Amino acid sequence: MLRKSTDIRQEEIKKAVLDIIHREGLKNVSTKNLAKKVGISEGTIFRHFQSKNDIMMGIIDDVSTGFVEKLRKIAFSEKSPPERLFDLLCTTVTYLVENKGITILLFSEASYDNDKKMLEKLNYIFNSQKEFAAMIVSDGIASGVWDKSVSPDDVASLYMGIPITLNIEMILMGEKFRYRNFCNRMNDLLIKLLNEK
Amino acid sequence: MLRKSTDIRQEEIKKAVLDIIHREGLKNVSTKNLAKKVGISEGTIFRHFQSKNDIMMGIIDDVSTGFVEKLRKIAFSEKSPPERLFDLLCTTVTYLVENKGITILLFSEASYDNDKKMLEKLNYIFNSQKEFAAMIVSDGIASGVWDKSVSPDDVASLYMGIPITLNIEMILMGEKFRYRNFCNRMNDLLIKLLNEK
DNA sequence: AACATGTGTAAGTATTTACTTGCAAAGATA
DNA sequence: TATCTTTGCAAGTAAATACTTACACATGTT
Repeated sequence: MLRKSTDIRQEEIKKAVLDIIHREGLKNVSTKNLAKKVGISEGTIFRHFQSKNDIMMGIIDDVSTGFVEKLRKIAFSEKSPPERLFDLLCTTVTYLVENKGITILLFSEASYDNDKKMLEKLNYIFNSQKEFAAMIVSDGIASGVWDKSVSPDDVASLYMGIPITLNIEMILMGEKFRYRNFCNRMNDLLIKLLNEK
Repeated sequence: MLRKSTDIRQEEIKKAVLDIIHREGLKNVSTKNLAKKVGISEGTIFRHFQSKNDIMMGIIDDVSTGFVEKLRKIAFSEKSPPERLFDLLCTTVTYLVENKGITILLFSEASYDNDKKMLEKLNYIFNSQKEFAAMIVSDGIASGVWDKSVSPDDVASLYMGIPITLNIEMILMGEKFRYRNFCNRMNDLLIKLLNEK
């Protein structure tokens, strides 16, 4: 009987959730399957989490504190707007590719239930990214490097499509999807769009 | 005891699925809830469909034969590439706004289960749109109206982000999302990107 | 009228789900 | 050593799920 602290078990359980989502689909994230993957009994899960929903919330909170804060630092860094936009995009793409389960979770959880708390958290994650992009574009226009006739909000909408499309392609195509230079290629398009004619 | 033909009941049931998804979330699409919404008994559902999965498949097939074929006509029409691109985008946006349940279904179903048949159908719907966009861009470049230095495939990837972002925003923001001129604004960005410097 | 067929329901089924309970024992603290 | 807290498990629970069965009756055809 191997005993581990709640902190460690919580991490193991959250990791198992993402693993199951990525390999077997969200449908198979049951407490029974989860326990099997971690190598503990089903009851033990409820020793470390109050409910299954709490596990999901925990994962989403991890995204907020980890991923979103990382992007925030990039958005507010001292680099030039083009550099910041590139960093923002590539960091996002890398994160999504390396955390495939999370992307599906964020996606589906929003539409699976109509849970208000969950939607708020997801909204925060989504809108933070969008605001970061809009801010960088605004800065670029203000500093004179980019065309002032484009709307930062519209570009931010278009920008958000990039990571989301990546998500969908990863879900649909699985391993076949080619990530190589994906962020570079998309960044080139954005830059062309932002430059003056 | 009101009796209706299988054809009609199937439509009613499929419509109820989308309605439930939009209002209560995918989680609440149970055969029990479905029967209640349609106003029939649970058993009657299985008189008209072999399984719940068949209902979902039916809806997705409807999207393929209806929506995708409509887009195909636009993509292969005699209009100019800029007109075709605009039509493609706006038709898609309109469809998504008017069929909110479908967008969530397409999204989540892909990640909910790992059903191969389902993934193939979703892949078809996704890739058709992407190919239509890539083709129109190619035509535009070939005919000299657009910059030949951009990659049609990359633009198609970026293009696909537009309807998908719209999806997400509709899920997250609900009624608050402003669709007004959304396709025009996005189209303007694409055109700016495609024009020569 | 007789019959076949199509549409309906009520009341089941087995299975799965998230979660609980009672108790054992490991590890820390005294 | 004795005690307390934490972590574990086996065996439950009630509720929900997709789906079935047996039978009723409406409708169209002969």
